[in-house]
Amino acid sequence: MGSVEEQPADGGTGSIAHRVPDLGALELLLAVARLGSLGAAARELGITQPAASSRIRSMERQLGVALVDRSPRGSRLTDTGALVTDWAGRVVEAARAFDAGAQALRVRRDSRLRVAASMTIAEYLLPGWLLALRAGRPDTAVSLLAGNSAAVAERLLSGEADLGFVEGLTVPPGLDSAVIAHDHLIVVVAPAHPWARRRRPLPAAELASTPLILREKGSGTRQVLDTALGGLARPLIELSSTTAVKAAAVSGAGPAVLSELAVGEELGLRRLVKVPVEGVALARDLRAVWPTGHRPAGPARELLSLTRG
Amino acid sequence: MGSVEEQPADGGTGSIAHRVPDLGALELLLAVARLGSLGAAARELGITQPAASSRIRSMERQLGVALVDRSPRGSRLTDTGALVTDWAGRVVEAARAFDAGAQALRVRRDSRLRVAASMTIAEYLLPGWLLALRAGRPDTAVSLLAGNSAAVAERLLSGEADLGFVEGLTVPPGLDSAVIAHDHLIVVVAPAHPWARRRRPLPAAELASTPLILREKGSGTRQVLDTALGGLARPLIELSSTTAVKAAAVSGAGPAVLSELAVGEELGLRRLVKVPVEGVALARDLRAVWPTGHRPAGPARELLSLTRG
DNA sequence: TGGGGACATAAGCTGGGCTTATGGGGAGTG
DNA sequence: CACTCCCCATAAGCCCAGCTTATGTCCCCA
Repeated sequence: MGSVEEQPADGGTGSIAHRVPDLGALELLLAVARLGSLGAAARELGITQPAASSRIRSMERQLGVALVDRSPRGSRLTDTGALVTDWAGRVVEAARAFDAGAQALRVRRDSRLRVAASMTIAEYLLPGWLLALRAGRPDTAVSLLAGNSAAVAERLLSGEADLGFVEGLTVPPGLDSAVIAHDHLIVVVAPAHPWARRRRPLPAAELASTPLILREKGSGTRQVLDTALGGLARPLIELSSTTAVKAAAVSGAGPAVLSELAVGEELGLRRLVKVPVEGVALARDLRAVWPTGHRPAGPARELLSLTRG
Repeated sequence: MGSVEEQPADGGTGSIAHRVPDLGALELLLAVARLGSLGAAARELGITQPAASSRIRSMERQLGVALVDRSPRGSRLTDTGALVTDWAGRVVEAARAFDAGAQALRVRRDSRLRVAASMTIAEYLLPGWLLALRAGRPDTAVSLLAGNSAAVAERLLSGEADLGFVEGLTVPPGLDSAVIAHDHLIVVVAPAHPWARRRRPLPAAELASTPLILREKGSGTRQVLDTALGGLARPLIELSSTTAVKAAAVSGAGPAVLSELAVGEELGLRRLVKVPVEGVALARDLRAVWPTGHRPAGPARELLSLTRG
């Protein structure tokens, strides 16, 4: 009926939200897969059976694929349904990590465990730890404050935080620490960039003289880079999140310097290529820290033990 | 104003969709981070500036956190905004993989590249490859058919598919192949399960005599396990997607046997524990396959080269 | 043959998100 | 100093997706 839909072509970029079912629908699909029935899934999510039925059906319409085989004694996934469900699982998993992190940002007062962490750790490692902690101790309210090493130290020493994580080269005075992981900053470019075809390591001087896509001044990553290059890093553009830096690098805007934790997936899929560099030390330790003498106990100890994964 | 909000407590499980902004909002946040302005982000997503403004604001209300600093010359992320944006990036990334896969399931006709793949590969590796392919060749329409090895072979030999991927122990007759990766099935249990504390490898006989959480009969994983155990695997329960099996194992229902590709994240976070097993061969190759003599060319060759990542 | 479990359909409500229209606050320019 | 441009915010109104309640159909089993 009506007029022909104007399909905006949408070549690759462009809003994905219209083509992917929303999180509620994906969650519902997972529940159906697990419980084997639309009605049971609906009960679990606190909606009615017709709501679940209609939601699954509209998801099938949107994707253009049959997802479940309905029968008078339950519903089972089709083959493609099983596939879609597994893909959905990864979206929902990422959303759970998001939720765990966001909840920690919100709950300021009366938290049982107050964590202060530097950016790289808060971005890439903490959400997973929070999920694991929640699995073991569902009632532990955690609050999270992200900042640079100095801010983390200050919170710990003033008693406003119970456990900290820093990624610098040095441990702030007054704190004990334990190394929990190692990190390297790496130079990455889009596959089309000339540096992607270099066979020889890039000299530090050339890195220092080339404009780079960077986080803004004050970020831990930026500080390590500036120190390593002798305060010389030249910004091509300064962006306000690691994700934005990655997006710019992938789009070919120029070389970027990022934690290898940040670009694992991009490297695996060849969306970014690592450029070897010589003559500059870009390694750093990731450490848990706490006020000297106050060994972590209770929930803090619990969290610390998760970081040995 | 109004009454006190009834907070449903919602301890850990329970629908996440109400606490996490929807994909459109997350995408908008990423655009704001990248472009530095609400209006520019709105234009990129094809909505109006007031819509973007209101959406970001309601996201801030939902999360209880300020995300962007607005000024008369643009908007920049706050510190916590940068953190949230990075977390959002991973959700959106998973959604893009979902979309790439779903699109391949849908476009049946006139696809330039028709792929047939077995489940494990379609679940865990293909979406990434499709994203990479789309980045390089945005106009290559790909169709995907998932099935067992026999079905993959049949499609290839009948000319209904250009390139296949199988995960069995043997290569179907009439096909050439190249090993692209190795996979191992592993036994996993929740950390609380007695097997999690075993020091000695589990004898194959004990594995065979213990009821397990399994994919249903006919799945490639199940076949490999049945063969390895001599047709003896006893199901505790049979579920219709890998995700459902993982969820059951994590919840402590019993031991599960899964590809290590499927449980990398769960192992890292200690949500599942690997149980060593002795006396049974659970390794298998992942292979690209094509009709004997018809070396992949064009888009198929392109895709094949991505699999060497 | 009656009951129960599971899914489908229909009708009506509500709210979130979009649009258009309008206003205010810096910054650069003659 | 006014003019203009580029931000962002607010207000009013529309529309559709998704929910609920009520009811129908199918199949299995006692």
